[in-house]
Amino acid sequence: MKKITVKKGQVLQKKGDLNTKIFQVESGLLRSYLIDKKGKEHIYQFAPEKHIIADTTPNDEPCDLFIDCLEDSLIIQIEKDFNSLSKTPLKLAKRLRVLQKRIVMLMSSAAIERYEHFIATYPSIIQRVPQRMIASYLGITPEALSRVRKEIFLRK
Amino acid sequence: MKKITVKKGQVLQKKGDLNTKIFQVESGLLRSYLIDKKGKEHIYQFAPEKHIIADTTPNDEPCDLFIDCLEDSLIIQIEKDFNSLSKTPLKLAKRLRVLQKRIVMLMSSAAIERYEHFIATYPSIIQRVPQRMIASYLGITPEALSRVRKEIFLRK
DNA sequence: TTCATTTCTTGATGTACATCAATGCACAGG
DNA sequence: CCTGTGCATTGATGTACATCAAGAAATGAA
Repeated sequence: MKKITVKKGQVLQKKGDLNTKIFQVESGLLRSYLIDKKGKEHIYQFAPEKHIIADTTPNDEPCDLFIDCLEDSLIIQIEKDFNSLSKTPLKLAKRLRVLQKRIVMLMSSAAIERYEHFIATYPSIIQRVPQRMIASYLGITPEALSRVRKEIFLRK
Repeated sequence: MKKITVKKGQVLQKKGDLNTKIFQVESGLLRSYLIDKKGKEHIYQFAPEKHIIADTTPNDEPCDLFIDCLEDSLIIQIEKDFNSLSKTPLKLAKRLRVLQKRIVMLMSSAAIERYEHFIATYPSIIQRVPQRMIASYLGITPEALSRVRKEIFLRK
């Protein structure tokens, strides 16, 4: 476990890496994402200050996600043995809740509702990343997000 | 923490319940699911023997999911305080991995790939539940699953 | 067994969102 | 200042999957 500073754009983990770490963000903003077989990028998680971000693949298997840095950041790097993990059960419980909500939204809600839930849940992220990244997180294209935003605007 | 036997069809948890438990399945089969605003059911998780199933909403908030019993089952009911939770960090770690994979699939894969991943991961579930439940878990309609299966069959 | 109920399949049609292509805009570097 | 480069928007079209409706097959109860 050590503190490191990382610059915007820096890559902390690539798909296929072994022995990946857990990152706790002190300041700044990280993201994890995947690239599907068509080459399309899908953002899996944003991690602003106080949040943790990791690929949950076990240490001896190649991981699925890329992790990189959207703003200059200060982060704490934690070993991914599940003893140290279990020292932060509250953080884990929170992570589980977020994932449950995410799956529920992906399964049962239209793009517009996913977007509205996102801005309600992460209002600060909106100002900090381009819309195409929000779209990627929501599982839609930038074009679709643009139309969703237009519709919300017109409704007022 | 106590053992209970439950009959097929019995409901263990309803949306909105407070103080929900964690269930560990000794034998049988449980599921959790949600109902969206159109009244449509979406299966969130199957839990066969050895698996755990729960809504991760904290104890003092109304939960999102229904949990019921697809086969006569023997289950252990565990209090959802996160001290006892942290005693099973390996199970939690596994749960996190499953959820990550689930989100990755929902975001980046077509119905046919999600189905193929499902049968590879849970071959035994296929024989034990009707296809409409598999469809619901995959986030598609029974009609769509039927066509996916037909396409896989024709490819051989 | 028979009958009722649920499940699966198939076809016709609808729709949310993707893709493709063009235009406008902002900002950074020369 | 101009000029590129990435981002957002808009329109036209395509497509994966949903919905609706009907029939066939499986399941279960009496």
